[in-house]
Amino acid sequence: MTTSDAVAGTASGAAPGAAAARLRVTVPSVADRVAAELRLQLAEGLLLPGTRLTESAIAEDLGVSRNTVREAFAELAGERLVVRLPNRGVFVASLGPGDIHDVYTVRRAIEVSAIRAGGSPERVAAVRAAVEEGKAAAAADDEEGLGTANQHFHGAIVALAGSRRLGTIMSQVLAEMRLFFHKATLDAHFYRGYLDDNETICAALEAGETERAAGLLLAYLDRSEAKQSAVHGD
Amino acid sequence: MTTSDAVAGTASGAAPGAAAARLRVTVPSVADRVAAELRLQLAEGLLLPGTRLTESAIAEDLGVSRNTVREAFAELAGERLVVRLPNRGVFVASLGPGDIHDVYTVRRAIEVSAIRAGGSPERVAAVRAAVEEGKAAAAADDEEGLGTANQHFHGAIVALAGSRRLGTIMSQVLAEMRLFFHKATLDAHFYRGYLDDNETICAALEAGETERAAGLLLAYLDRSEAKQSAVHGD
DNA sequence: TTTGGCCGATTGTTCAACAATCTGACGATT
DNA sequence: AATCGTCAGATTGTTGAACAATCGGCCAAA
Repeated sequence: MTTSDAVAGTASGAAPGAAAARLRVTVPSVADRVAAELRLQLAEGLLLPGTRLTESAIAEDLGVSRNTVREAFAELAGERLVVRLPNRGVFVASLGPGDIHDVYTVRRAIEVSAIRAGGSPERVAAVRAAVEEGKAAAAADDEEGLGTANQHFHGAIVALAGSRRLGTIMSQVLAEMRLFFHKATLDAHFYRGYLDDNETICAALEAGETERAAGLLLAYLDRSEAKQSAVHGD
Repeated sequence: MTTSDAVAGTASGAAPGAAAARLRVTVPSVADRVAAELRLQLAEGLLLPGTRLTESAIAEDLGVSRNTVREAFAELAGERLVVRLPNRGVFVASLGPGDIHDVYTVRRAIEVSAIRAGGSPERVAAVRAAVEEGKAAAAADDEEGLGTANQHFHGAIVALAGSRRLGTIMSQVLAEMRLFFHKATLDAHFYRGYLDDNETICAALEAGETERAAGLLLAYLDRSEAKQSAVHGD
């Protein structure tokens, strides 16, 4: 039997690919949960860039098999959160100066394109909600909340396009950025300056001036990149 | 030992993530080769959407372990080429009408943004080369070559931005589209109409009129999406 | 026709083992 | 003292087998 003649009867029936995405009553796999746990530790800064992740250590630590950990690694490697060095192990991804520009190039492409789409009123409302969330966090001097609010804002921007794929790409990019933002977050007022930008962009969006909003967002991203590049040695 | 205290000495040294991307003298893993083989069969249309891929069958077929096949599946699932249904198996991804629009939304975001970057003369030359490749294929009545030339064209467009991440995203999207293009490719003149578009866009690009090129490309993508939606039942 | 339960097949996960490879240290040579 | 091999230890890459969990279909019963 060759690989190619394992044709299933489902080929002509209901497409399994699309169906699975809608109804999800399934329990996430163990490998998925391991990946989720690592993602969490990555986001919280418990695992710093460059840190080596030993299969056996994590396997024992989480009480799962080494093979399962390995599968979780494959998942995370696909999201660029982790880098596999053959025969050497997996390491928490570390972004160089070039990567910063690269990440912002992706963000410019996705976010600007999404904001041009305009979006339905309820999606614009989600953007507004993220802006208010940021203001509230600022009032409470919650730096952590300020950071997540900012990410919610940009997530809402991308959601304007209503594209599932664009959304997951953005999620991955944001996860990548969280990886080395812990250095920058030490500066207590890092996100403060972005509050006004977000407000202005949101206002333009609500006024229906999508093209102006796009321009503002683009300028914002350029400034943000410059700031990040300055913080990181380069 | 907790997961988080496995701090390696490499954290302060040369970043392993960036270093590995540059020097690649390593031999691809067996799992990677399995994934590559499957990717190939997917691209050639040997494995049609909806087809079920049985672990044991492929393992025996390629002479590798089931666990290795499983790892390859994880890789392909990350690229959306394959869908995992828990406890049911993995299936070749099948795109519904909604997915077509979604894919084109991603393409619009990425390609238009990339073409706006303008790009260095040599990168523009690569676009020109793809256009000529298409013309040559058309002259030889090579439908297959016409299709790949078209993909080279759009790959070259994205390459204008010079972003590694944007490039891989585009590669994945193109791979996804190849998955269900075999239906469309049956129409012998499917790509023919795109030749002129590519030429026009390339000319605008060479003339330095990036904004006009962007507009042309956008219109092209809209038309292409409409065509694809029409071909597929909707 | 519908419901319910059983059976075979496939996946999910673990475990143990071995080969291949890397790292670091030790010692020999120049 | 510095460079170079060699070697042992550790970790990854891969395999094969095993078992539980789950799914799909078949058949019987209501």
